[in-house]
Amino acid sequence: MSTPSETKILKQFGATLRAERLKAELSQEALAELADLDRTYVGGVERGERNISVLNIVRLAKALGIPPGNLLKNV
Amino acid sequence: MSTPSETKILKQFGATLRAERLKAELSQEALAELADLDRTYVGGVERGERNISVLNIVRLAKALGIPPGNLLKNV
DNA sequence: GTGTGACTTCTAGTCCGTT
DNA sequence: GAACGGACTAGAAGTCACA
Repeated sequence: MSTPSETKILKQFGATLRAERLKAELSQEALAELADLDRTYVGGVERGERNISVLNIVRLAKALGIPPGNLLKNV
Repeated sequence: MSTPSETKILKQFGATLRAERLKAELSQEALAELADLDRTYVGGVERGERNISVLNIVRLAKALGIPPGNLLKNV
């Protein structure tokens, strides 16, 4: 949760999430609301500062209309 | 983390993990060691009792030699 | 070799705000 | 709109003894 390799994984996940969110033309705020999560939390995840859990990965994926596995594409 | 639909997701994830572990012909114990996790923790995830985080998903996937996204295939 | 309950520590996740 | 901070609560992480 703080080793360099873990940081890399979280950053990569966050980058993928951000890319998908932008592709869907949503603001962090809008995505957060769709996924029923806090806006500051979504921001933290995109910045690679949070170790998100499966249930929330699925929530975000559903809100984005993509398969959850896609968010792990580049990790 | 306790609604029926969430339970379903966790159980499905656990089932996929178990299937991949068996395909790799590993015991929970062996997989746990490869992933540097506790044996009882892995068991709990397979039974759908734990809402695992990304980092641990990646650890398990690496230990299994599969892309992390595969574990979310059926959720 | 696996399931289960119980437990502690640490962080996920929320809510308030400011830059 | 997004980054960032503080303070807080729910829950994940991690381990153990026993069946």
